[in-house]
Amino acid sequence: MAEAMKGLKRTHRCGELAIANVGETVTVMGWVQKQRNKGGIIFVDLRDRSGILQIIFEESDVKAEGFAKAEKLRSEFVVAVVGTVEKRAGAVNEKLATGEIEIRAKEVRILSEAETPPFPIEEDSKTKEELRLKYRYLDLRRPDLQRNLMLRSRITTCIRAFLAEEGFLEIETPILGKSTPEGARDYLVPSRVHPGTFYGLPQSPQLFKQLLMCSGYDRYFQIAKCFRDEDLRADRQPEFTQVDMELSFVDVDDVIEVNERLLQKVCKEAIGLDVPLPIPRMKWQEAMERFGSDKPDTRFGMELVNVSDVVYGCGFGVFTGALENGGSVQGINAKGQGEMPRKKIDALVEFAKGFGAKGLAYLSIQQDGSYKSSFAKFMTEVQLDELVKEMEGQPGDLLLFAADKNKVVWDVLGNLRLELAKQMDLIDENKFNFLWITEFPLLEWNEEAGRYVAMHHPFTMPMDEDLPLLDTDPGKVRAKAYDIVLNGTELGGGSVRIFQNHVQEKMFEVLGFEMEDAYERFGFLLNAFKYGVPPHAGLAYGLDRLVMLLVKAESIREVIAFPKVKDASCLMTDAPNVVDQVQLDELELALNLKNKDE
RNA sequence: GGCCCAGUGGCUCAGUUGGUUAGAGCGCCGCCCUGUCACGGCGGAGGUCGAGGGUUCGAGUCCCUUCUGGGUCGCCA
Repeated sequence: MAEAMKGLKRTHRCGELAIANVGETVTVMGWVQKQRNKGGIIFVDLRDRSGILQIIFEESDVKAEGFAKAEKLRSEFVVAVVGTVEKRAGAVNEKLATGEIEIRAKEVRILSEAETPPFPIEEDSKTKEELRLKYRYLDLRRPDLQRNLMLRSRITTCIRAFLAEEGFLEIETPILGKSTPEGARDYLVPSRVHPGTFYGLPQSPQLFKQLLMCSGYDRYFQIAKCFRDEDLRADRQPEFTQVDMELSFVDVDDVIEVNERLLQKVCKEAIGLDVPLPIPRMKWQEAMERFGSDKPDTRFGMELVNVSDVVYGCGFGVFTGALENGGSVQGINAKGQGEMPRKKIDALVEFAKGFGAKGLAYLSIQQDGSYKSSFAKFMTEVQLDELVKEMEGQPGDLLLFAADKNKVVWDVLGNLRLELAKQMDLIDENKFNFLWITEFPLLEWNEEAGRYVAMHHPFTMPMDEDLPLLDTDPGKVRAKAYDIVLNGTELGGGSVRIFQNHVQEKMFEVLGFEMEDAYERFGFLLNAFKYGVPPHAGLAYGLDRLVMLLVKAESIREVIAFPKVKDASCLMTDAPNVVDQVQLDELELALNLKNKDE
């Protein structure tokens, strides 16, 4: 039978007690982790979010009634214990933070009984995620998840304190907004008052924060929920949290400067990590050429080498063909992998094909200096020697080459580099390499659409010196855009925004927007610019990813209290779900389901 | 939408070339135990192998379909 808490007040959390409290009478409350009944003496490990504390029950202290209750205790019962803190008479438990002490119970109340949970509430759970998510409220009792969420809270608290100190205002923007179909799919919310119309949930507060700049709030931030109706990944959820900010009267360096100090403070406070400033910067072009990625993991080398010049005119059609089509031939050197069996190399070739490569050429350098290669017969001895020299190949190395359009070569080798680093165990997990990537291309050619699309978003400012290129060679225009990368993961990104309507209109023109259409969608922003707009810039972080990297979690789900699974449903609540016909009628919506039996 | 991996008692797993009553550890239940902390001792309950269909004398084991979860490509301005 559950008892009332009446008359009791918790004095400490379990983990807050220490040897200094010996002699005090305390009241602790929490969940029974474990009961060990030795007959005339009962030990109970009591757990709350601060840790575990041992309670000792003896009939001489808690009386027959209390001892009888202690005998009844099972895992996950919720109890209140009044007792005195004692130095342990028995052995100290080195594994427990509170291992030197215990509470000698004088009074115990069973506040709630519990059924046996469907899986053990323990650290490093081996239970299938499916089950853990179905019973997420139990999963969240586990110390690792509790630590993650407590750290997440500490991080947001730290961010708020820092930004407030720096003069930022926390302002909320609407969740119910206008659908902007460019880019990711929006979640739609039907309007009851305006049947047939829909709100779109925000993919980011982008336009609103720019309007706040127009309105003079000059430094804004928000810890904002954002939504994207796209497929999930280990680091992607349909709803996620951005730390979003925007600043007026600034340029690239100003945004980077304040954010470096923010990151430094968060890392120090969250995990005691010292981030030396300034954080290194790398231009997009350099990142692509050296690492094949706009979010390079710089914890290891194995950089790309462009060997186009070396193989120019050689007899290997795959190489020369790529060069004739305006592409390149590039390689990476997997040091010491020269002995890799053919089967494993074939697996790498398959891996490469997954990223659009038609194949992968390889050359392994034997210990005696001879070559084993998929393309040796097409090239002369001298050409091969030159290629190996260019790649700084030593006996025992494995050289891998991709030949295609630059974009494909970068993608293939960039990903191959990461895969090999994993296989070769090259990554030092204790390193935290922050890196700014700057000078992104403004536009990207989209084959399907047959037009340029914005790489970042259509409000990104071109670099001043590239402005004239908008008319002549839009693909070459660089943007005042920047990403912050940590260990090969994009943590956040932002840009200086266009604040002059003539530039914005030029941008829309290049993107192939009809001006009418642009005003239809973004008129409120363009109109706002007519009434006096400060130069402004901003940045947004993926908070979930930041926390995930700082706690070294494998998945974003480990730092989100109630995450969704791969198909964007919630195993605990069964959302999304069908609704009553009454609700549909009210919205004047009719379903038109295809391939459904119901 | 494509590809890959997994699905056996409450949990984690084992299950040989398809062959008699499907195993283990932990957990759970009962009894015992005054210093345990991966407590210990004795006893016990509990699964038809994700679902459906097929091959076979016989299927957890082979085939097909399907469901669930994970990873990944596409997608994510």
